[in-house]
Amino acid sequence: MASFDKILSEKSIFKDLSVLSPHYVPKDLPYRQHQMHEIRTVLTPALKGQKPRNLIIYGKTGTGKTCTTKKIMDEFTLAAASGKASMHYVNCRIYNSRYRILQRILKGYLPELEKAGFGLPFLYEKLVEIASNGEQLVIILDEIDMVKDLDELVYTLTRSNDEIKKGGVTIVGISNKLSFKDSLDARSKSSLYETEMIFQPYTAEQLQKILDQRVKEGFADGVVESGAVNLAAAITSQESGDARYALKLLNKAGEMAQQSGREKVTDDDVESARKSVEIDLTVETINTLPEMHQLVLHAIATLTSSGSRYSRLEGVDSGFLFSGEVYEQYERACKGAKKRPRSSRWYKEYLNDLETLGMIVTTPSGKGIRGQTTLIKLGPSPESVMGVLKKNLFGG
DNA sequence: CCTCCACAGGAAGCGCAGGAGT
DNA sequence: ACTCCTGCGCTTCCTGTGGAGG
Repeated sequence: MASFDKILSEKSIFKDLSVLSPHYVPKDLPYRQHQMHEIRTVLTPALKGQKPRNLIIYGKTGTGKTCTTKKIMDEFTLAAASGKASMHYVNCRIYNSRYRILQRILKGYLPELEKAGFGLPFLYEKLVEIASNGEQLVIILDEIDMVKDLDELVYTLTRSNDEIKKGGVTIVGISNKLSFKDSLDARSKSSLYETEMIFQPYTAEQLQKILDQRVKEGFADGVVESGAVNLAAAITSQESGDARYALKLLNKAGEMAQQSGREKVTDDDVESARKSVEIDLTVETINTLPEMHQLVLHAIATLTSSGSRYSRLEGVDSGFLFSGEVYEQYERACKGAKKRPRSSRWYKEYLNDLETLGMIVTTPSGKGIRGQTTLIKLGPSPESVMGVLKKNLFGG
């Protein structure tokens, strides 16, 4: 175990890695004080035994929605310690139906609910019973757009307020999709949207301040050059404003500097961290891709390296492939992997999925091409994609 | 102008697994 | 524990469409 000793004795660039993790909740959240105040204002009635208005919070990933509400929840729980109010956090990605969400909330009150077998009406009665003791329940539904029967859930929860005399049930919904509002029916929309809040993405300057703070806590003193922080903030704000991405960049840059035995984290490290994070991301998405998607991607990568059958056509960017030829190659790839190819109709859906995941770019064929088809281009380099795919599909 | 090409993408329906309700 | 229902992944069938070609 001499090697561990060696690693342990090395001077570390990091002071506290957990500070760089996406789940870390800092002591104070910069640039979210205003939002915190607003949420507090909305929820204060609950502490006085009155029912607050429902609230919905929007914002892209990494804008601090979850972090902010978690901080509020800490404050709330502290303030409500003696009173009759409680806050319940539910991650709807995991608890994604009316039944599961109710079960999850009531588990805190009735341990026997651990095992299933209770009907929905029973759970509902229990909820009403608890609230009727005069308790104000505030339910935070994180990633609320993941709930399958959201209309029913909203109806059930708001409806319960009619039957409760003293207490109340309040919904705080968190979503990163603006569009999910449209998928609600009019009744649940109006009850859910009593109050609406939007978290804007962080600007470059804000990200810089946030990173500065984390660097101070997470890295050893003075190892991160200010140019590196600036670059990480600039790259991130240009791409998404996602604070988590910025943190990942810095984390990776630190690892790279440490691995090559340097004592400073420079902007060069951030630059190579970005490339590495990008590759990680494509490898990760490919690995989580279902087999058929991978086979389609394999076909695209194969043709990208060998050249399109139509590449000699005039006025066509040679980097693009025809939907039809890709389908034929896909059928061949399936044969190679001893799988039955799916119909071309479904293959088109695969293409859509791959595009939303950013693995390919497609354009409708315009002038210069007979018929109407889709032109396909691979996002990452074919080599980087091929390596993972070969291992996944034909390797073992 | 008509026809053909090379598809796009909606509608209906099918078998299955797993979850809800009893 | 059992049945019924729903959602998912998929196929089949079909109509629509923009430009090339004659």
